[in-house]
Amino acid sequence: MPAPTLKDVALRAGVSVRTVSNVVNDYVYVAEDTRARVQAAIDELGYRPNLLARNLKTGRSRMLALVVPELDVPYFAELARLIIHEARTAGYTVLIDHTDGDERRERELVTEDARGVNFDGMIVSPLSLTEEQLEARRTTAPVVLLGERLFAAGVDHVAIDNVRAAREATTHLFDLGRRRIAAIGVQHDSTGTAKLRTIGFREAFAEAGVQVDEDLLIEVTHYHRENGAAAMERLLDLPQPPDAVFCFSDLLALGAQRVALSRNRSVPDDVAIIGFDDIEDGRYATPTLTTIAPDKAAIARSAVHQLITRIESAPTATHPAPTVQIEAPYRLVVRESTRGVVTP
Amino acid sequence: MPAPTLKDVALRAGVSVRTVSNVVNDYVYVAEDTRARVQAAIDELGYRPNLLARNLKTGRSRMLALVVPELDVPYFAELARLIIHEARTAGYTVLIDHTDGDERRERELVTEDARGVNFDGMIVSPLSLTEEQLEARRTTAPVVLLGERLFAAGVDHVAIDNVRAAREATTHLFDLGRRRIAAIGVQHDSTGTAKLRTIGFREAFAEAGVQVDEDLLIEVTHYHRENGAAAMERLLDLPQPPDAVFCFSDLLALGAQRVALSRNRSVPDDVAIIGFDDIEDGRYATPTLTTIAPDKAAIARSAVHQLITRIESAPTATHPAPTVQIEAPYRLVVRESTRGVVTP
DNA sequence: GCGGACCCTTGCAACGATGCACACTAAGGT
DNA sequence: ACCTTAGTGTGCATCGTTGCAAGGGTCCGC
Repeated sequence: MPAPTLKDVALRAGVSVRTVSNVVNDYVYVAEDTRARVQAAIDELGYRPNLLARNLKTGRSRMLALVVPELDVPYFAELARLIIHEARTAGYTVLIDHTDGDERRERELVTEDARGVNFDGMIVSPLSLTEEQLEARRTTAPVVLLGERLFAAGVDHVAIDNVRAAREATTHLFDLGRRRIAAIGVQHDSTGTAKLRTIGFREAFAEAGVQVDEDLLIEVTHYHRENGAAAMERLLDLPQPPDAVFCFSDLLALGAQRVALSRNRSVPDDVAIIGFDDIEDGRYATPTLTTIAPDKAAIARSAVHQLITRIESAPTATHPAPTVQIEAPYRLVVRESTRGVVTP
Repeated sequence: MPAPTLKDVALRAGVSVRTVSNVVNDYVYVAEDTRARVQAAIDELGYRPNLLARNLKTGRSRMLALVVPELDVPYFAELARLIIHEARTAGYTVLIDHTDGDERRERELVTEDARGVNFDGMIVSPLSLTEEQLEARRTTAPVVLLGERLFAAGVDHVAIDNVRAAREATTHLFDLGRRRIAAIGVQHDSTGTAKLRTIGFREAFAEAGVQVDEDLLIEVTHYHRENGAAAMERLLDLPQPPDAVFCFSDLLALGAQRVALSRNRSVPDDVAIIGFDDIEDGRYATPTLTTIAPDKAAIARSAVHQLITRIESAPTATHPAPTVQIEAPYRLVVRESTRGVVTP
């Protein structure tokens, strides 16, 4: 038995299809008793509007796409949760896709219409998109990018100040008296956060008047635990291992820490570790992980709101509003992996 | 400028709308040159089919809904990733919603049509659904449930054998020579996995001929790190603390382990810990976490395939096919938190 | 008593695509 | 010569909903 339609309800309530539609949409000019009669018919039949039809008519689907490299990376999972929450509050549904860290797939998802699914807008946390690729996209649904880019394409961004945050993280290590400070997470061909964090890292060295030892900059392909672990192996194998490591993600840090501990280095006594992202794992690791904590809720909120603003203003905007760069706050959260265990 | 439609393409190629549609859908009987001409027009205009319209006509959206309690719980994030992957392979898109552990919200999502969004089927990892609630649902899109239930409602399930897995986990602890074995994760009002795992836990005691000390069964509201931490605090405060703990999730285990370590108990020497889920965190924790590893890929694959089978057979099935219970494999993975560090 | 304002309800067309049935041509079979 | 079959293209109706504009009714003021 097919789902009841407006027509079925209309028949039962003895009114026109249009009137039922008016009731469903809370149109003002419907007499009280008509409304009641229609509502009764709706309830009896268990009518629910067919959104496919409604969307077709209105041209909007109230769906947002979220594209992340990997959903099971805690930072993205936490962010996805917050974004879904924000979107729901605003009456939107989120459709998630992940690129598996595959740049080709990322390009496809963004330039094609995500395999043809309809959505009104897109939030993208990019790996390696170039300016041109985004330009190509802008003809269709609006996009909000998470994370700063080095270029200033005509696309809205939401991000923390990565350079400043990275500088602060590194300075924190200098403040602890460390001098041989390594960085795990450098990516030379990156145009995104990796590059920005590397810049901040170097700035801190400049400020401290210390020369960067290029051997201590470890490049990685991914920001996973295993890459952090491998990087730390390399660092500990050096004739002069570092006394502190700034990892560009908490996962890298957790992998690095695991290796340090299993090679009987004390964290933070032998080597202090600071991460980036403030994922929950870090708060329960042993030792707990010092980190840069971006305000994820603020990022989610800004991204969703900015996107919805674009979506809902799009029809009227003959000249599109200027693109915006939204800066989200962050905090340095000091925990045991740099401070050590504080015994009361 | 609105997106081009079939009509625009038809006009440009000098054929009928219908013919363009035939080209788009790879209909066999289209002459080569017509096809080429139409294709050219499609390319020039950048035509993409409007899926809203297509879906309305065909009545299917090729979208699956995935409902999980919390997306940022690693187990669910890992599962979601695999499910998205499987669905994509089969040509479906996944729409994720989470209930925030709220039972009322879970009920709403499942019995209502997930806030009215269209999808062809639903995969649900339930917290506390009852049989009646699911019955109420079955009139609409098909559902596949993740995790066994104690009742055998007319809904397809995919799960591992939780009782057997829990028994095996507990037996592993007995095999290590432990006798005061605690369990973290009991939920008395649960009809789901918590109950099943408790049963398996008790079975292992029966097999070992050991009396269960009810004080060592710790009830929790959620399966999070913080609940595991709180539970371990309670256990360590007992006059006779346990020498092993079976945690019903890896997150509980990680929280518990954190507390044990920070209270200077050695894991596993003073207290062995085993978890459940095999999330990646456990593989990088210190010590690494022994756990029950459900075959998540198999779960995702079975769930998606079963759901799609239902969806695609639904129209022809006057008598629906009998509901199935799919059992996914699992493994006991022994790591440092029970075995200790193996020095080569 | 009539124009106008205000309520309430409705029919028709349209959103963009596909299902269906049919028209037409050309070739092949009897 | 006629019928069938395969190959190719088309028109119309339809999916379920909403935009639009107009139709009627009531009530008011003058």
